[in-house]
Order: sequence, then C-alpha cells, then structure tokens
Amino acid sequence: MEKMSTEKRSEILDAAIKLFSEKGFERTTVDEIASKANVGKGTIYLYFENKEHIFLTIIEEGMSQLRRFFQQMSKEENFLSLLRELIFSYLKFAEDNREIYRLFLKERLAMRLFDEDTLGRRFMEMHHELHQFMTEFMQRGMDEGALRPADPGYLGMALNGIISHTVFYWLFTNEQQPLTGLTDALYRLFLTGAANDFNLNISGGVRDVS
Amino acid sequence: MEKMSTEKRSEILDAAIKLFSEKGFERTTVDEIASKANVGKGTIYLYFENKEHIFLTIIEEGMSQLRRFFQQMSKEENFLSLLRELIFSYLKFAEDNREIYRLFLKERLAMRLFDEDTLGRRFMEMHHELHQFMTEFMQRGMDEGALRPADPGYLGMALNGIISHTVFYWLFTNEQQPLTGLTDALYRLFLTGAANDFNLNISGGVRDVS
Amino acid sequence: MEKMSTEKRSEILDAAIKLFSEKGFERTTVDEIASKANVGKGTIYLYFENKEHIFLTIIEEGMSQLRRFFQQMSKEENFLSLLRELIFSYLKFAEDNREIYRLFLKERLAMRLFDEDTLGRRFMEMHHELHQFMTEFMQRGMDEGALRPADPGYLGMALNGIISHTVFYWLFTNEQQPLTGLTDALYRLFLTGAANDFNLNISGGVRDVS
Amino acid sequence: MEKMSTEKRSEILDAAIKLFSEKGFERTTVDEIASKANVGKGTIYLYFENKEHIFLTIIEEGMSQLRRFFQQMSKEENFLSLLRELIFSYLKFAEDNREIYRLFLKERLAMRLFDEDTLGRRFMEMHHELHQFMTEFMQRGMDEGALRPADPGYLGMALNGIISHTVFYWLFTNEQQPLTGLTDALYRLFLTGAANDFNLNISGGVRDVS
DNA sequence: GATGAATGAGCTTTCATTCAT
DNA sequence: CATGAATGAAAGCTCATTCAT
Repeated sequence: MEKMSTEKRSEILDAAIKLFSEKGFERTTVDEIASKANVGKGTIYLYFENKEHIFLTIIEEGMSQLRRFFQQMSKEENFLSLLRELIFSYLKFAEDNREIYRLFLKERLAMRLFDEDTLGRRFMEMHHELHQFMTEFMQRGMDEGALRPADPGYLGMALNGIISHTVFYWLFTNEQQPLTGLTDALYRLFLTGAANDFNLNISGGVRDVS
Repeated sequence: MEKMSTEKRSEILDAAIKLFSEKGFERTTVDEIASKANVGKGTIYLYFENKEHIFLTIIEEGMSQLRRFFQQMSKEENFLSLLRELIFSYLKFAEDNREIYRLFLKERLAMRLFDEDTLGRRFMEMHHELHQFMTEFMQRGMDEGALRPADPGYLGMALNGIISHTVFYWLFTNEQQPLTGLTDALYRLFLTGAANDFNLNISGGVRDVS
Repeated sequence: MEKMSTEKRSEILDAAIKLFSEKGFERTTVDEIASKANVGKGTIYLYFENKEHIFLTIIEEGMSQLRRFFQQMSKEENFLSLLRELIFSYLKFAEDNREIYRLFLKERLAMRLFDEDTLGRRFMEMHHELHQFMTEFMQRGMDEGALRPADPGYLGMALNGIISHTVFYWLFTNEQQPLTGLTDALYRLFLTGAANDFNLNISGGVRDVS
Repeated sequence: MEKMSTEKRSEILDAAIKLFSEKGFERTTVDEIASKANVGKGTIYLYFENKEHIFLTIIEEGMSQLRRFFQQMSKEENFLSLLRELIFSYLKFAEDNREIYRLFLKERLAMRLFDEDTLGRRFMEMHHELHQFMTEFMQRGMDEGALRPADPGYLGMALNGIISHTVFYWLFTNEQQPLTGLTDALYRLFLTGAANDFNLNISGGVRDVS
C-alpha cells in the first residue's frame, strides 16, 4: 500500500512541473504541490531541501535529458545531417516534455541577477551550456564550409530563436500535429531562408555579420 | 506643481522597470521600488492603484511606443524594404528601451493561465497584437511573391525568434556595438538562410511547411 | 468668496457627524471628512488637533446641548412634572440631533479601557455625568415619595434604557411621526408599567430592589 | 489530535472575545489576539478565514446560546411566568457570558450601513431576530390580556432597554452580587412601573401609545 | 490661512519551513 | 518514513499626520 519512496519523489516532481509551468515558480505554493502529488506537505521536505531545489531538480533532470538527446547524435556524420538531427531532437524533446519545456521558456529570464543563490547560478550555467553547445556547433558548420562565415554566437542564438519560438507557437496554439513534423521546414528555413528563389539576387547586396 | 507629480511618477516607473527586469515582477517588492525611486512607500499608491498596475503601465507604455515605431514604417514601399525597416525598428526599440525590452522577454510567459485577472489579460492581448501584426506582414510577403508559401503564423514566429534571441544575446553579453548594426545580417539570414551558396542545391529536397 | 473660519469649522463637524454616525469612528477616514466638507485635508488640522479631537468636539458640543436642555427644566416644579419634561427633552434632543444621538449610541461602549487617552476619558466622564444626573433625579423622586424606594442607580439606568431603546427603534425604523409624541407613553410606562390593571395584584408578591 | 485543535480554536476565541469587548473590533489587532491566545499569528488563519470571521463566529455562537436559553422556556405556562423566566434567562446569559454580552452591547450599532458585507448583515439579522422574538412575545402578552394594548415593537424595545441597561450598569460597576438577583425587581418594574402606589391615579390621564 | 502631495508606521494576510507525533 | 498543525518573517496596502507651497 505504501508507495516506494522513488514513486513519491517523482509524483512530487510531476506535480511541481505541471504547477510551475502553469503558474510559474513564485505563484505555486508548496501546499499545492503536496496536494496535487497526494502527499503530505512535510513529505516534500524529506525528498527536497526546499522549494527552490524542486525547481532545480526539474531543470537539471530536464537538462540532462536534453543533453542525452544531443549526445545521441552520431559524431561521424557531416554537419548538415547533424543539424537536421539537432533540430529534430530539440523538437522531439519539447514534444515529449511539453511541461518541462514550457517551464524552461517561462523561467528562462526570471532568474537573472540571482547569481548569488544556487538556484539562479545553476540555471544560468545550464543556459550557458546550451548556448555553448550551439555556438560550437555553428563554428563547426563554418569550419566545414557548410555555413557562411558569421558570428557563431549570434547564429546559434538565431537557430535557437527559430526553434524555440516555433515551439512557443505550437505550445500555445495547442496544435495536434506532431511538432517533429516541422523539422524539415525549420531546417530549410535556417539554411536557405524564407525568400522565394527569384529574390535571392535582390538581396545580393546584403553584407554578412562582421 | 503638476511637473513634480509627473517627475515622481516617472521616477517610480524607472525604478520599477529596472527592478522588474532584473528580478521579475513577483520577486520585486513595493518597498524596493519605493527605495530605488527615493520615494515613500505610500507615494507609490498615489500614482498607481497597486503593484500590478505599475507593471501594466510599463507594458502599455512600452507597447504603444513599439506600435508607434511600426506605424512609422511607410505604407507604400515594397515588402522587402519594409521588412528591413521592421527589423531595424525592432532592434532600435530594444536598443533604446533595453530595460523595458528585457521586461517583455522575462514576463512573456509568466502570465499565462492568469487570463482571469486584468494584468494577465492585457499582457496576453499585447502579445497577440504583436503576433497578429507579424502574421499579417508575412502573409503580405507571400501575397507579393517575396516569400515562399508557408504558414504565416510560424514564419512570423520564426522572424520574431531570430530577432528576439539576437536581442537576448546582445542584452546579456552587454555588447557595446549598436544593436541596429545587426539589421542587415538578420535581414539576410531570414531571407537567404545561413548556408553557404554551394549548399543550396543540397537542401533542395526540403519540403515547405504545409 | 472665502468662507469664514467658523463656517469651515462647522462644515467639518457636520461632515464628521454624518460620517461617524454612519460608519463609526474607526471606519471613517480624514479624507472622507475633508471631501464631504468640501475642504482640503490639511485644513482640518488647522481647526482640530487630530481625528480624535473632532470626535471629542462633537461629543462635547452635543453633551453641552443636552445639558442645556436639562437645565432649562424649571427647578420649582414637582418631580412628576419634571420627569415628563425630562423625557420630553431627551426625545426632543434625539429628534433634533438624530445624527449626534446615533453617534452617542454607537460609540458609547467602544471607548472603554481607553482610560489612558484623553478621548476615552472625556467620553466616559460624559456618560458618568449623564448617569449621575439621572441617579440624583431618581433619588429626588424617592425623597419626594413619588417613586418607590429602590436603588436609584438602577432606576436611572432603567429609565435611560427605556428612552434610549425607544429612540433606537425610532431611528432605525425611520418613523416619520415625531419622536416627542411618545413622551406620555414612556412617562406612563415608566411610572405604572406595562401590565393591565387587573394584573397588579398578581404581581403583588414582587419585592423591591434591595 | 482533534482535541488540541479544538483547544487552540477556543483559546483564540476566548482571547478575541476579551479583546473585542474591551477595545472593540477595529482597535483589536490580530497580533494582540495571537499573543493573548499564546498562539502564532499564522495559527489564527488555520482556524478562521480572517479577522471578521472570528468576530462572526463569536456572535453566532453567543447568539445560538442565547437562543437556546429562550427555547428552554417552557411553552405551556402563562405569559407572566414566561416573562419572569425571560428576564431571568436574559440576566443569566449576561451573567454567564459577561464578555460576549459586553461585545454585543458594544458592537450593536457599529455595524450599521455595512449591510453589504457578510459580517454586518449577519449581525443585523441577529439583532432583528432578537427584536422579532421580543415583539411577538409582547403581542402574546397583549392577546392574553396581561399587557395593556400598545405598540408591541416599542414595548419589546422598552423591556430590552430596561434589561440591557441594567446589565450595562452591572457590568461597569462590576457588582459582585448575582445579576439574576435583579430578576424580580425588573419584572415588577416592567409590569407595574416605578411609581409609588398613591401616584397611580395622578398618572391616570396618560394616554397609551397609539 | 488653505492646500494636497508626501510619508511611514502599522495593519491584515500569506506561505515556506519546522517538528512533535 | 510520513504527516499536517504551528509558526513568524515578509508582503501589499491604508491612512493619520506633516509641511512646502
């Protein structure tokens, strides 16, 4: 009858993910989490140091899951294949972890300047890690000659922006179609842009990011 | 006499913008705003109904400023010129209103599911308005043949994503170079993508968003 | 154009009487008084030390008016005539000063244990004075043989109770008939009771207050 | 377990009764209640929705106690016996519930015009209920021929006034003698009045309340 | 004298955290 | 292990009072 402790832990996490992603970290009370997880309020403090650590745990576990996704991308392939896989993995992650991803989006910026406390610092580190990964990936694309020379930081951000805003739109229009179905569209958009072919010469005069 | 009250009002707003954009709405206390604005706590309630209305005022004033930016774009020009102008205006706004823009980014998602209260509703309306504008703009681009056929909602989001993440990167790396200097780079990226020209035929098989 | 200071003073008092009697002392704000009196908030502090003193002034002025009413009762007459006059004066006062009387009723007990501050002490003194007057009057009635021997304090209270509750009923049923029209009824009730005559012998066994 | 919570609840109520009856509802702070009840401030909000509900609870519980007192009066007896019992019950209640009764007296009028909120409305309903009871009782006395014809509303008020002012006097002179010892005196006073017998013909000319 | 903008002490209420059971 | 009653620090907000104009 008694649930195993691991079960309780993940019930707490599930409840917290839902509530945090719906109402935000601040507006969610520990009482609500306990009640949604069908657990006593005190029990939460057996599994987590405090409310912030519940949040941190969610983020860390989500992050390592995302990391695993990325690491599964085989190393030998050429850049363009990897890029498509990256986009696919990203979308797949968001599709499989709607709530966690929504949580990522929502709290992404809310933590800045809390560099003193552990929570804010870890959260920032994670974002930095993601950005680092993107930047290096873009650099590799340029090195391989697949991408035009440009600031890889901005380019990584731009890809990140395209993908995450697409997910954002998908999340809040609650599209039923699978998010991963957009992989190729985003892949093509990032590589070749939105313009019709005959426009390409028109924009010929545009300079690269210096 | 009248002057003084306007002064206090904007001092309060300035302090609130800074604090909200740094720490978020929830984590900022009225005491902090008062203290940063060099104003008594009670004074704040002379100028604003409550804490939420300070936030609302900031957002609304910022929004109408952004709206004015967009409206200044001349109506007669062709789509591509307007697109460049749109990107420029967006970047200019973010450059001129760093704090407000940061606030926009930070609280964008934190308000969802608070559709009941005025604050959340107004905030959502504004985002919707912005998105609506983007979508219609993309539709026009397609109608004029400047853009490849695609879901204009996703396309608007993608442009929005490219720009806002670029601003994000700029904001938190605190680049000294003017943000508007990135106009052409983003313009080109959105239209022609990141790929080197010789890759274009490689990605030929990619299908459009259906 | 400028009102004479005495006028302002009484406008403030009038506004305060209305508000205090409607909402009670605590629930009435100085802002409300100022606004109802068409006077600046600061002006109130030119005429009164603080909010409590407005209240005190109202009570004191009402009290001295009541005192004057009582003093007008001619001294030579016999007790029973004076009693009728007392009841009449009391009712007349309440009729002419509805609001002030309501204020009396409302705040009568709210002040106890505030013996330290001036306001509570003065208020209590006034009640004591009224009670003292009643007690002495009852004593005189007994001395003259008009009243049965009894504790004059209780008897004074009883008369006070009969009258004030009658006024209470009248105030809140908003009777249009003049309150003073009840003089004789109360006079008779106090002297001969509510019983039908044939009941008198039934209650013969009742002992007096010892 | 259950016992403890009931204990805390009544400790809070006891503290609140004392403080409200001494200082009034408005002037009593939640901190004071908590401190007098030897309870944390937050604990109060475990047992009561807010400060108003503490008050409301006290009044309702007191009222239902008073109601029970009245209901214990046997129904078969004649009016005069019941009248004596009513007076006795009233005095007994006040004697046994000094503080609650004092609270009744103090806040009786302070709530008027707050008919909108629950607190004021409930309080007014209770007073109305008591008055209704008195009025019907007086009517019955007249129907049975025990009382002289008169407006039963005023008559009920008068009896109420006699009793409550007597309790008032007793409360604030802190008499040690039992309040119920005054039953017969009040009974006689209400029925036969305060006059010496030989005065009765003098007051013969007095008209009844029409 | 007259004003009302400015103030901050003090209020009610919330909620993360503790700890006895 | 599990609980939820108990707590008090901290929040948003009110309003009597002051004072520069």
